[in-house]
Amino acid sequence: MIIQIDDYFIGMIFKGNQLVRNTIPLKSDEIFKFINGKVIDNPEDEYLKVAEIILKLYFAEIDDKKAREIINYKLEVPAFTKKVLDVVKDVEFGSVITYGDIAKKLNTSPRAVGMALKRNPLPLIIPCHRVVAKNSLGGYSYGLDKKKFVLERERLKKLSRY
DNA sequence: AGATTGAGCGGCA
DNA sequence: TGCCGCTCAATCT
Repeated sequence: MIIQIDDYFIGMIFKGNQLVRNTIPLKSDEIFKFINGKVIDNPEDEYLKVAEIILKLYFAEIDDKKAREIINYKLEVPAFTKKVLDVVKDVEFGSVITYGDIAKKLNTSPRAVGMALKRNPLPLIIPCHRVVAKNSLGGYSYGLDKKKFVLERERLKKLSRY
């Protein structure tokens, strides 16, 4: 399903009441490149609430750890991918880790880590945008501009806490 | 079952 | 700086 909030569209797939996949908030001309479904006019509160949290994550208005406590989600991925994403969950709001760091920790290669992140079904909720390359931003399925946007907002938010 | 493909990295000139 | 070789899970063919 796709839910619209203001001029952002958030794609979500639920199995029962559990979120198994989502997109980051996108404008109308972008969303259908990533998910096919129809925009729900009057979404049930349960679904709307999840979409609102994803929107807040995008604008760095909520901590992802808090979001994971609230959202009823299920991570359906292969074993290796799960190991990578479990490491990513521990990356603090406002900081970053490199592909190489994760690879070293799991005794694998940075390329393999990138592959796993590329298929993160729960972007923002599992903060794969905080994984960068050693000497650059690395990549991001939804476009590097989006990754840059979220990271910059998280960085500023963290600074303003002092 | 084998080949190809990356959201990477380190070394060497 | 720029290129080359290594890497390895996932995705083709």
